[in-house]
Amino acid sequence: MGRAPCCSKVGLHRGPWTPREDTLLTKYIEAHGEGQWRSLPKKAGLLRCGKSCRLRWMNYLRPDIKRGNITPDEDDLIIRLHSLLGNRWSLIAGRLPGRTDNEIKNYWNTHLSKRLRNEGTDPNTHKKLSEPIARENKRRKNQRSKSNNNKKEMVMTKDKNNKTAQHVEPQKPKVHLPKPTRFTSFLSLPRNDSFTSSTTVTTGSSSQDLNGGGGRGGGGFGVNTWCNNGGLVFCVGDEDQDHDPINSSADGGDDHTLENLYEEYLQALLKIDHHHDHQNQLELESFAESLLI
DNA sequence: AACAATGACAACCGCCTGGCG
DNA sequence: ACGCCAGGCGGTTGTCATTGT
Repeated sequence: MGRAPCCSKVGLHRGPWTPREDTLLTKYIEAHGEGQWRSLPKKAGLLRCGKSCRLRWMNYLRPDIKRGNITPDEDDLIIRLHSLLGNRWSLIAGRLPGRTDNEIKNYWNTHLSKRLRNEGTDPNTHKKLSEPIARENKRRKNQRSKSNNNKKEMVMTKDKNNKTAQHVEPQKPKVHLPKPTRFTSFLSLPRNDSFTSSTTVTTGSSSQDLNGGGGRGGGGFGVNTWCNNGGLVFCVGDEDQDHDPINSSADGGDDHTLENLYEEYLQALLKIDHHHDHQNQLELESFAESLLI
């Protein structure tokens, strides 16, 4: 609709990547590093759009990518983070090392949103669905469960090119600090359906501004701000594990911290649901925002 | 065995933001 | 202040595999 494509598609290869293309891209990036995506295809001898190259590298070829086998713990974490952040896939991915936003987005759309619906929870709002809807979902689940039983038995990773499946040992995920990611205060983001607010709070600068750039997979934060909004206390953005609101805890590295934070969030949410109290609304916004930095 | 329906996920698309001249 | 460009993001589509009839 009126907008020119990011690059001329004439003569460019599209669709699934071939092993040869993967090799060319990997070799080029190993030799010259990431970046300059627009000119990269030409230099690397690829008949691909730069965007396509970037996507392929970011989502599949990077050496630190962990494919498939999303563990139940990761499931749980994704659901919780989604309830806090909405469809901010890159932020959610930032908490799951080796996972990409695309993978998590796909996993959410194909598995988790359905699962939540089947459990009677609205995947967008994370609130309980009304009974009839929940029942209807249950009914649908029963209809399909027979067909799905065999499918979900084995956790597999699939390589598009050789189509082989392999077992991967489940790993207990460690919750990491978010990778520095550009963002706009989601409180004013029009895209986020699951997390809306009538107020606009700006962060002033992105995480990249704070740490001097670096993009995905690197860099640190330059600020360590504590917010106290009358009851909820949040630590805002610091690479130091001691101040990581997800990882850190009073006794150091207790996994229950996330649960505590989540509980706090839910309580704030409930307060708002019941009273529409402005102060609580601000608390909730501050809390969610603290997770973004 | 053939076909349809569905699931899974890789890839694409358009929009947005920040940096820079 | 403005426009252009590169990079990044989230939504959507396309394609292939699997399952059901």
